Amino acid sequence: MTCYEELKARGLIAQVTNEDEIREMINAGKATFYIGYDCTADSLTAGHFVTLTLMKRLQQAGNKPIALIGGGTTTIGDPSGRTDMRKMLTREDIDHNAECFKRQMERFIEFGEGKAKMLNNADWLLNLNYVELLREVGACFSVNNMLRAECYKQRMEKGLSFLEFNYMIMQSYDFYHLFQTHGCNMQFGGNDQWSNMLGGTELIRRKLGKDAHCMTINLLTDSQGNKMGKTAGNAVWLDPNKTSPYDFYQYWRNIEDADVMKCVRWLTFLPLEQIDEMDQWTGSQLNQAKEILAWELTNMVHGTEEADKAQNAARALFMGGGDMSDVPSTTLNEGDLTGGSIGILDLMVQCKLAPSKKEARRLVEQGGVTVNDEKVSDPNTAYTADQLAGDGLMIRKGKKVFHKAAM
RNA sequence: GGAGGAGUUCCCGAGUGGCCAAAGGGGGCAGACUGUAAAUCUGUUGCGUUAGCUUCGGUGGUUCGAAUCCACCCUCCUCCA
Repeated sequence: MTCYEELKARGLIAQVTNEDEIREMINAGKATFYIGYDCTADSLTAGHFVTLTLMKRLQQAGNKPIALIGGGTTTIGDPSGRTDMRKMLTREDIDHNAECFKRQMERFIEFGEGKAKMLNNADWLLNLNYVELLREVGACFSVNNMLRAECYKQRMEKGLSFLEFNYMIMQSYDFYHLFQTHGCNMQFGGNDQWSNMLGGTELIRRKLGKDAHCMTINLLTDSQGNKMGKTAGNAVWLDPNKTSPYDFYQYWRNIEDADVMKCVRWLTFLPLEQIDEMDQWTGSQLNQAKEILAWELTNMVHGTEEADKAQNAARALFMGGGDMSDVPSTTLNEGDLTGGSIGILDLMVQCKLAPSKKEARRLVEQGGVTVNDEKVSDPNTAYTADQLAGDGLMIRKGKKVFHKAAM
């Protein structure tokens, strides 16, 4: 199966500028493509995952990826999919974030001579001269057309600053710049980027009279239509310090039935035949599919060792027995104890199982806390240093949040 | 530049002097049921063991008492230029 057919079979492709040409180009490994990443945080998230896998798939087919870090565009902020203006980040924040992205991507895609490149648009955008830019590319954009773009339409109600309005121009300029300097003939991105991306092809056509292409991929949404990769409004990060490999694994392990196979198809590199077979699974059998999904993704992001650990911990906790050594844990020290012991409420806050003592109290009172398999109902329960020694205590919050506390 | 309007807790949104830590909904968390799923039902949802403390864009003020009244400031929206 060719690369393009595979992308299609996995259901990844949303829109393309010219299907025939794109198919031919990427199947022949002749595309030099870029995907842009806004660096608004210091880690990539599960939401970026689809584009990372896409880059990998295309690279495997011989195409040359350019991962573009939006050091320059991030100073502006993309209004797409936003109803409010993004917080303005400082130059230092952005540089730091770009650095973090780079490290994470390097685990994923092969960079180097003749392989993938990583560029930062700060390198050309920040030195632009306003008047020159206006003369050079400003004439190529029709404000009338821009305002018709979906991403701006939504903002007409709430207000759109001139700063954000220019985002499309910057992104288009990126494509134009990369086309000329790196022979980049294609851009990929999330479907919400479609209008921004078309701006680039339009600019290249007008300025250079040449064709460039873009293709968007579907956004990863769950069966309710919500963007995936978030828990309680918090992103699922790829940085192990922000989202532990165990939590990352659990995120995918706990996915809804309706979404498992879609995720397997989109995100893993399992052969399509195997996926088609898994598609037949129903009911509780889907739990197996969830395990596979969780392991595969954790493996890709954090490596086999961490994936195995997470899986072992999960199995030990939820299926009984097994090795508890990989369960998430917190190590306390003398200073955490008061008078030789620590109360359950403080303990839970220490282990980050509750954001405040009040919340911890509530959990205990509602019967949501279990320590060493015994339900804790008294918020005054305290544990001594002896009890914390050795294997320590196994605290369970709710049904599926486990945490070990030891000294 | 002018005239109006708005800013409330995670989000939406009610609240126009004390009964307000603030209705209602969403979301979250927990309990029951299950398959570490969904749906459903129940409880809970600022911090603190209690006393109490901090919160309604910001800063001051009026008052025994302010989310609510006054002054100034900031931000956003709508209409006019």
